[in-house]
Amino acid sequence: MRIGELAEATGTTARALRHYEQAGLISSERAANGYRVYDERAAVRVRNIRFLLAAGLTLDDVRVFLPCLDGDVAAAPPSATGLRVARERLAVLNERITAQTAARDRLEAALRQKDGLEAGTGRHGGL
Amino acid sequence: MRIGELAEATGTTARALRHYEQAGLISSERAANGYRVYDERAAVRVRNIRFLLAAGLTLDDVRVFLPCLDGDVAAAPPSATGLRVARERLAVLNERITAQTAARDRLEAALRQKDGLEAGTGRHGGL
DNA sequence: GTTGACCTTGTCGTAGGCGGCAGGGTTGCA
DNA sequence: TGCAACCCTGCCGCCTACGACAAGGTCAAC
Repeated sequence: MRIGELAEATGTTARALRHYEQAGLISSERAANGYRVYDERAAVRVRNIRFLLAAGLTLDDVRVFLPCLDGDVAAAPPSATGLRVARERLAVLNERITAQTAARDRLEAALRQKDGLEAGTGRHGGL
Repeated sequence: MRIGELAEATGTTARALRHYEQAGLISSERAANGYRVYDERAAVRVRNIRFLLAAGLTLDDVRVFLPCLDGDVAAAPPSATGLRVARERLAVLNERITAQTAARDRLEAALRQKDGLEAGTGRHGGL
């Protein structure tokens, strides 16, 4: 299959697939005319990549999962390195969520105060 | 006061203050030698800006709060536009938090599965 | 006078995952 | 034969809030 077909089959774009290839995550044969040619395993690979990206990993992170990106990844357990990277990324995600939730709460509290007391009391509270 | 003093007084950096000025959020007089000179209100302004940024607003967002950045912002209620922008930003923050939490949960679930059953069952589950 | 701490403007870099364009070749079909 | 649809490489843009320079001027103290 060609890049457009693979893109459609995996719910992504040709541009993204070239990007993954440039990042060393997928590879392709070339037809005589220079077009990229993929086999069926490519679709599985790409879907696994998309899953990891959607789970909050970066392309760099995904790279350490390369050995187990073919076939059902659940069948071939990721390396110790893969697990470590995933856990680290999990920690980063939790950190981000915590920070953004704190920001959200601050903003919400400020808005709530505005909603509640229209007549200023002189007390601090932000916004 | 000069930029370095203002930076220290507000817990930020001279670079950031120049950035705020370039973004049209603060202004300054100039001394004969070209140095920026600020009055006391500047510190309040900057602190208010920092508060809004920490609450998840962007510099563009903060701009609509300009009319009420002087003095205790809680005393002068923000404009209707300001409130609208703040609410929109709140929605964006909530959206982001939701998405990242979902990603976090996916990753966590995948890791938990790996931890639980070392012998592959062949069932799907990611990673 | 010279060192060192401060200030100025201007510009590039960052992180991330592509989007979009330019400028070109290839293929299939009417 | 001519068009539309696909493909190629290469490179800039995006978005955010600055950090980190470079190359220079200014001022107070020693």
